[in-house]
Amino acid sequence: MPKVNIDRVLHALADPTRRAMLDRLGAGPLPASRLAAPLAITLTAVGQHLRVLEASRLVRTEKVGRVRTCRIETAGLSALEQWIGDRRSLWERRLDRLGAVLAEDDKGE
Amino acid sequence: MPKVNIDRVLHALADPTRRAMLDRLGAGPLPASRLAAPLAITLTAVGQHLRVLEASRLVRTEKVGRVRTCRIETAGLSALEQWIGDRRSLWERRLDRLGAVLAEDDKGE
DNA sequence: GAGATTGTCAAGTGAATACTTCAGTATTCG
DNA sequence: CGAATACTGAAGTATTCACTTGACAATCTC
Repeated sequence: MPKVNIDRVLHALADPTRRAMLDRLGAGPLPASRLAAPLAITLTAVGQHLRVLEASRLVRTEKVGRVRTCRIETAGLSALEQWIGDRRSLWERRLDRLGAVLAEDDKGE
Repeated sequence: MPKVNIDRVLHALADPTRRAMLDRLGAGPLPASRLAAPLAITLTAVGQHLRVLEASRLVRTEKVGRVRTCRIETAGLSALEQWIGDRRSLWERRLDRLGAVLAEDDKGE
């Protein structure tokens, strides 16, 4: 599987319209046109958003005949989850050490 | 604790310079000037990034005398983690149901 | 107090971004 | 076939965004 670029994922998720599209797809796959319908937006714009979402592996899309069906892909969010996890564990380890030092200080008091 | 806005968090994290600042702070608190030093960027720009990071509760900052000390705050990332978790569980529940339906089809075959 | 350090404010610039419209191209349907 | 549907591409626009410069303010150090 091709690697996921964290920069792309975060940039993709930073836009509220794209997040709305994701949430909509969360209920199940949809053709691009139906994805566009409730958003006050042209189909062209949706197509542009879709390219961004696909590049970040947050959605997968497949064209059959004249209709492009869009569905959630988990790779993007998983990559983000891991990115967060990496940082969180690092920081918490540091805070733990800090806590230990403070406790040691107390003992020495 | 004041609520964290997911839109702000994602927007803040979407910028590579801000992520670099975060990673740098992961090793421990720093004054703004030292945060600016290794980045090819003015102190003014760092100040602007800091406001964004603070608004999204990814860092906390405190000014003592003439130096502003910056440190990681966990609230922002936690909010994001929860946002992801919400979606993930929703989608997976849907995929589970889909799996069940397919299994049922197999049985009926 | 003089001079250096550290940060802040206001205003400006260039690039990126989310849109649009208009003009196509395939595909399905009567 | 011809008309409607579903999308795609190119080009333009308006806003946002990261960043800069330059002037100022507060604090520390000698």
